[in-house]
Amino acid sequence: MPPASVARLPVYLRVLDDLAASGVRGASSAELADLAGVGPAQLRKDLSHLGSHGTRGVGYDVVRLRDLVGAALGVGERSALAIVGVGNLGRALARSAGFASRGFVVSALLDADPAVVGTVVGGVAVDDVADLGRVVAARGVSIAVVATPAAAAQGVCDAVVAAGVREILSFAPCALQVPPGVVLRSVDLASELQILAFHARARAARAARPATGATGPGRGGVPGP
Amino acid sequence: MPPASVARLPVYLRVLDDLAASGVRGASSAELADLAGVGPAQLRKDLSHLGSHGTRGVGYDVVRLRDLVGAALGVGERSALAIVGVGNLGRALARSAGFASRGFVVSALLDADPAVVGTVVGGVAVDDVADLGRVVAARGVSIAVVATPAAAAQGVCDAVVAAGVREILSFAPCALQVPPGVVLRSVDLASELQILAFHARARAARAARPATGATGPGRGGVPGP
DNA sequence: CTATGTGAAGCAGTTCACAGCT
DNA sequence: AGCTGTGAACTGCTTCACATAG
Repeated sequence: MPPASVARLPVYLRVLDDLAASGVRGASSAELADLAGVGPAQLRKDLSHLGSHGTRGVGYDVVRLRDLVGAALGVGERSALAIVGVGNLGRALARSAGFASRGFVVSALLDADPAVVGTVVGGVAVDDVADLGRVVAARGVSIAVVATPAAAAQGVCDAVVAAGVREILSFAPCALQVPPGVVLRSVDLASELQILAFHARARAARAARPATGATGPGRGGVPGP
Repeated sequence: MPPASVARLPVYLRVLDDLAASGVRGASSAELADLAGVGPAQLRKDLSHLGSHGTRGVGYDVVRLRDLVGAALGVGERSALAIVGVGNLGRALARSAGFASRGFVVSALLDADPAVVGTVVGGVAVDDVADLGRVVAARGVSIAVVATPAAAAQGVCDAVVAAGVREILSFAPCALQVPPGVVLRSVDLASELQILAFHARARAARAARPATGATGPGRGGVPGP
């Protein structure tokens, strides 16, 4: 399955969950695509990677499709998370309600600061990052969230990989190296803002020099990543 | 400039900043690309969109290039941010140190909860979201960060657009509609975890049925978005 | 000789358009 | 008739390979 399609499955799942909760039984690709913010053809192709589960001439069974997409994403298998780095962001993630509702359980919090180790955040005690291997093994952690400063991120990353974790989500503002077979996703909040700032600057430049080719302002918003 | 190239500029900027801080004067595309986690040809092509600023046979002047990329991203023009939604995530963002160091100033915090309005977070007082238009105009906000629950996000989004904001970063777990000309970027933390869960599931399935074609595990980590 | 800048080739993802099923 | 599932066309990003400049 193409990575781009995988990245859209969570969006479809949310749309399907909402519809199912509203009691809607069936929906066409056009309706679903509209709610998901993509094109109907793209939604159909994405779903086709999971097999043929629509009914021609009718559409999709919302509940059936939700269960299918949910199964592909491992919903219902309650993944154990370890959050490494209990700073502002780590704390917010630990307390975030959105995770539990999607099948993720914050099972471990780790930090290097002795002042933080031993405190309880969101009902979970903070352990010393030195015990990372033991904690990860004991609690069956399958996904690690790296929320440390950049300087510590690569070391933490190596440690969680050594502990057997194969999926990592990093918020550290730096490029991380992982061995083959480990899946790493990075989210950098400052970079997101800088990308927006680039567009703000481009718009300002455009406004200062109003006419170059077309007269009107460039059309179309920029869609998500 | 292609959106994919724009999205990498912040990475290059960080690498260049680090090198400049370390006193490094010059660097080749290969060295920079290595630090940035991309290929050398890609880095050269990305930079070429900003003009020819390297020296053939030598490489790039680190400080000069940093200033160039920084200028493209509007560093030094201190963008004013408004964070709408002062929950766990909004609070963490408001207190985050990484923004100020990159030229972003949290100039406004807004929330709908009367218990939160009037409190001070990270040195900034929380205003009522009903005053959004006034606050945005008075403080020259250029970028809005939406950190509200999904149900409130579209309304907030419409309000900030009506207030004249043209760049929005959303953390709400839903698709948002913006008019043409407004740049929207969305980051959904739960989706990121579900994408990782998908890979964890795929790996588990692979392990259960060890041989299909090649024997070894699939190579290569999955790079960032 | 070294390393950039860039057309050309290659590849992945998206969109189109229609065959096929209900 | 209506809508899915999918090969085919298309678009845009990445990688290659080399002419070019120092």
